[in-house]
Amino acid sequence: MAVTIKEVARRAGVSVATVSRVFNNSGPVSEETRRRIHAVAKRLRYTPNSAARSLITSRTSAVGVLLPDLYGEFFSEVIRGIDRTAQAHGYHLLVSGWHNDRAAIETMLRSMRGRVDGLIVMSPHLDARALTTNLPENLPAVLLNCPVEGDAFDALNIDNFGGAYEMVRHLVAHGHRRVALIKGAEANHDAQERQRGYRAALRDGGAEWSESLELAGDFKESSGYRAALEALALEPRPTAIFAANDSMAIGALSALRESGLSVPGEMAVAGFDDIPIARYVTPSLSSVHVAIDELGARACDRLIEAVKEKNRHQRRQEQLPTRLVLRDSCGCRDGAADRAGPTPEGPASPDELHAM
Amino acid sequence: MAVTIKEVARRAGVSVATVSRVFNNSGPVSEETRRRIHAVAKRLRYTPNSAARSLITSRTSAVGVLLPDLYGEFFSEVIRGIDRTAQAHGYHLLVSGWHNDRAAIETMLRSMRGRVDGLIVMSPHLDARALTTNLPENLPAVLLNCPVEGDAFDALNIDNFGGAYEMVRHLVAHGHRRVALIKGAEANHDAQERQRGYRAALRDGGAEWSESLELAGDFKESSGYRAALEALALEPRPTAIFAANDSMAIGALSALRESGLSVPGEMAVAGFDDIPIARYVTPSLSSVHVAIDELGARACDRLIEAVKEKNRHQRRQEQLPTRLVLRDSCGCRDGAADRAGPTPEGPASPDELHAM
DNA sequence: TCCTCGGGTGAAAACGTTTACACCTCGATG
DNA sequence: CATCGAGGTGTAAACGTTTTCACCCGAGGA
Repeated sequence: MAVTIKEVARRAGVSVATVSRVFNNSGPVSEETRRRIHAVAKRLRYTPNSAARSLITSRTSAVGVLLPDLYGEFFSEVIRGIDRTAQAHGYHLLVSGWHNDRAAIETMLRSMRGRVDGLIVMSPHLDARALTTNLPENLPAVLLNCPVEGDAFDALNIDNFGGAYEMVRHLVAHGHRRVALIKGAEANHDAQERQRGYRAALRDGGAEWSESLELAGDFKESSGYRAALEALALEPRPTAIFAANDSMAIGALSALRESGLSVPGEMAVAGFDDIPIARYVTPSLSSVHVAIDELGARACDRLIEAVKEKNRHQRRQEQLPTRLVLRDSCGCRDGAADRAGPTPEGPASPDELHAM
Repeated sequence: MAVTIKEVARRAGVSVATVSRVFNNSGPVSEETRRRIHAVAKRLRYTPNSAARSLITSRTSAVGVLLPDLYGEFFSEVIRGIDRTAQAHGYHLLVSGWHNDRAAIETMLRSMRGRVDGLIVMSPHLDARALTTNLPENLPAVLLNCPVEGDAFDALNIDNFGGAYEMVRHLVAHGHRRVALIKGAEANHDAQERQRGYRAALRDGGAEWSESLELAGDFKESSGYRAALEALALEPRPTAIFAANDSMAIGALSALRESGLSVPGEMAVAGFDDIPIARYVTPSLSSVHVAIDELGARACDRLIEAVKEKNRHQRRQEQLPTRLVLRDSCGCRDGAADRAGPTPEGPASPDELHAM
């Protein structure tokens, strides 16, 4: 058995109430007793039992994070951002991914009841309705990259539309009249918004559009590879490819290289997300930069605010802006700046070292 | 206030003990009452309060995961593996990264006391001593990629030595007499083991070794870029570069390309980890494959066993084998198989879709 | 002198469970 | 018929906190 507050109280010659007051510094305690209690607690290696604590206070100092999957750099960045601010506020992180269907999400949601003070949820499967019916009554929640209806929830989204629009406008402005799109996963909200931005940019730029220019994809490298081959078979052949994310763009680059096409000479390529590797592929990949960890950090900030303010908290939806990062693959720049090298731009790397 | 067990008991016309028995199916309950209780519980949306539960049972159904950082694909893969098996056993995941120094780790360790049933720890800073003095008495723990002394702890390690040895032996066998090493981060255990493997392979293969062939690196792309430039300046110039991880190898490829060197023609390159992107860079990267998610999964299995068996559990240390993956960058194969394409090999991708 | 006030403290209730123990009722066994 | 065992159930203690309330004591104001 671990040492309890009673034990500390006994040894310090005070009541448990006083010890409790010291540890939460609530209520007045004389400087003398405070010191004595601290000394005893340290000697005994006392740590308050968090279960007992959260039983009585009904707070857990933990936030739950529900993700559709834990695959790839995107998610590790999100979690990183969340963890950073959670830790700064003294909160723990209860992470869960890998729920393939709605039922699994609902189970998970319920099993988190009582374990967390709030929830950050990112899921393409999840609409607001599934949340309202499964959330323990008014548990604060922040939606990440979810299609959101009305203002029933706090929500944070990447400006998918704006980013895609900007990139495609850029391509069109540099003379590309036929720009193919490699679409993201079917039911995915981000994918849909990026497609919307693509179409709007073509229209506003006066470029050609046709159904056949929009190629199927699922956000993975292999689908980008396949789609690029399809693009090459189109008649007339497009002069640029905009992929809905970088992984697919990299798959596409790989296919183009094998087909002997020069990039950007015969085919311009651009992606979305600006993953770290983007600047190290050949040719370096133009992309739409998204501060993913920032997304996580803000979501967490928002959640903690909601937890602390509870009733006063005003729900709102917000969009995270994106930024165009032009490198070699779109052929629109001289290639002087932003070369891979000793001082890469992008989110600063942590000092901590790791093996990959 | 949420609905409690008392409420359920009252409405079902039984005592709380019976309800408890139903929910834990411990003890005998007639089929009739069982059904009635389930019905009432469902109608009331009752979920047991986990704080109260773990207060009395002193179990939490959660495992803690302490990582040096949450950066990059390596960690997302580890967590993925852990999460998969944790979920299969009904455990939650309390994740924490971003502790830069030993003091932070210790704080974090202590603050997890009472919140988790066991700990998975991966940290270059952490030696066994720091654990023993800060862990709540005999909380089960599994060490991941940590230097481990004696058999005081369960530990899981990648076969860094073996993987590096195999790759470098391969290079040497194909005629490379001068093979440069881009080292990993200074104090990192994986880095040291890979270096050891490199040296042993050179020695056993009868190839040349000198201090100057070992170039500084820190596992990040940018350091690989820098180190490759240094390698080019060596006299005589090496004909192959072995990087301690793929990120640095990719940085090196980028530097070589800019310097106008052909890979693998004038310089062979190989990495370690086999991250997904490795097969999509130009030229595709030969690497040492590590089933990272498997590493996480096994660690979690091991931990849960330790939690459940408690006293009977036998501590042991284990090494996860690696596998050579030869692609274009080392120039040792004809290039027919393992081309980037519609059916990439490597760990199967999940069905779940994501935006990056 | 009496009252008030506030800093410092303790006793005890409450939080929502699990579980040891006791009880009852049957049917079977002696 | 007495005894036993077992299935089914309830009572109440325990888990380790926080927090309300009350108490004590000394200083200051009337």
